[in-house]
Amino acid sequence: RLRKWQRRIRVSNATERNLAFALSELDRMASALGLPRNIRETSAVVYRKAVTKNLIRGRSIEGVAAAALYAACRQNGVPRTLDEIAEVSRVSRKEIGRTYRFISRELGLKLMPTSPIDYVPRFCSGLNLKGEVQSRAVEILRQAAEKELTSGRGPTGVAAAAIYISSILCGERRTQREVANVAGVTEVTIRNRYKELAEELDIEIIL
Amino acid sequence: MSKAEEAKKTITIENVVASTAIGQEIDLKSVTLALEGADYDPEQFPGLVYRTKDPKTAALIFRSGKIVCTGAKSIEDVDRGLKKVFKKIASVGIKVDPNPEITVQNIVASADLGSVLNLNAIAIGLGLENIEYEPEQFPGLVYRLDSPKVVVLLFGSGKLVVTGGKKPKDAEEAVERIVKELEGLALL
DNA sequence: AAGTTACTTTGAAAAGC
DNA sequence: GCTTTAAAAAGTAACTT
Repeated sequence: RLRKWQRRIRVSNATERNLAFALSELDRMASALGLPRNIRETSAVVYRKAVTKNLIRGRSIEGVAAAALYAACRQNGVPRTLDEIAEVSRVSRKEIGRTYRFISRELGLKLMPTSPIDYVPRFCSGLNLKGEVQSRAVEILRQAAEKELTSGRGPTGVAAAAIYISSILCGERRTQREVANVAGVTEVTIRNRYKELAEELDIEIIL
Repeated sequence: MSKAEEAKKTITIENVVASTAIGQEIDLKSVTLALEGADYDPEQFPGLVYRTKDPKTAALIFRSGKIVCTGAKSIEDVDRGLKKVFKKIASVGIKVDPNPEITVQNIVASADLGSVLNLNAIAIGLGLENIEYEPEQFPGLVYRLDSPKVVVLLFGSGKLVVTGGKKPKDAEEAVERIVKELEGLALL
């Protein structure tokens, strides 16, 4: 009987220790990414739910924590790419993506794929572009969505292309290289996407 | 002609995976030395890889005598390819079951729905809890069907991949169901 | 800038770690 | 879970020319 109690206490301790570790891990990653408190809280909620549903079994605490943070960013409309999460995590991008898909399904998060529009504010500020450039980029992306120019394309690449075009239209031109670096895509991708957008949306670009 | 039938006509079997057994243990070391073009690295993988050129297939031969055949474009090619593998093994002095049972384990097929798709709308239409669509990670939308029990990958181009089926008819039924569901949602 | 190669996803079997 | 095989879809990436 005494052993039973000791075992329970031991399990409880282990559970709490793991939770404490996970929460500190979430905080560490969130700090490294400069994420606000509400996202840390959201990620903690997602992580606790995962624990409650025993989704940690067979998975690393860090993997689930990284996936929870990735999910939290998306839930709050301020997505980080898997690459960005992976940079501050000890887990690979591949495992974070896999774990995210798993907990997303198990917890019924039902998140729509990330919209390119959600990346505009962050990418624009990274390029020191003003609000006018942002709203113009958003408008381009709205039209792009209507004309089916986003199906299957990476959200960051489409957002980068829209910002590239917008920066030129607003007379605050940024090079493809600058936009590519901020968005984390290659110049080739920006080129492919912006040509497609310009063509289909009848936007004249004078370089 | 209905869109479902049009789409069915575009179905192409791209790969067939099948398993069988010769009913005899095999010394992979000696078979490797006797067969030209045989790849065997037990440290990396327990199976010996043997490729046939016509039909183009790859056979994984195991110590237990079990064999996996992949790469065939049809069930007939699986049989033809395995016949050649059996002859090769027999030519090395190993007894081969004259009537090995061959089981198709998976069929991968591609098809074309004929028009572009709005994957975002399809994701909502089919229900976010029933699909997986993460364009950041992969351009295709993943849709799992219960009957036939297959997985369908839908692309923005209207092309699709059906995998997980055990017979050609599984792919046909899957395409028919997809077309009808999308038509029902007015997304095709 | 064009070309090539390669990696992402899905499914299944084999024997063994 | 991983390892190996094959093949398609379309996007993205990393090299070479």
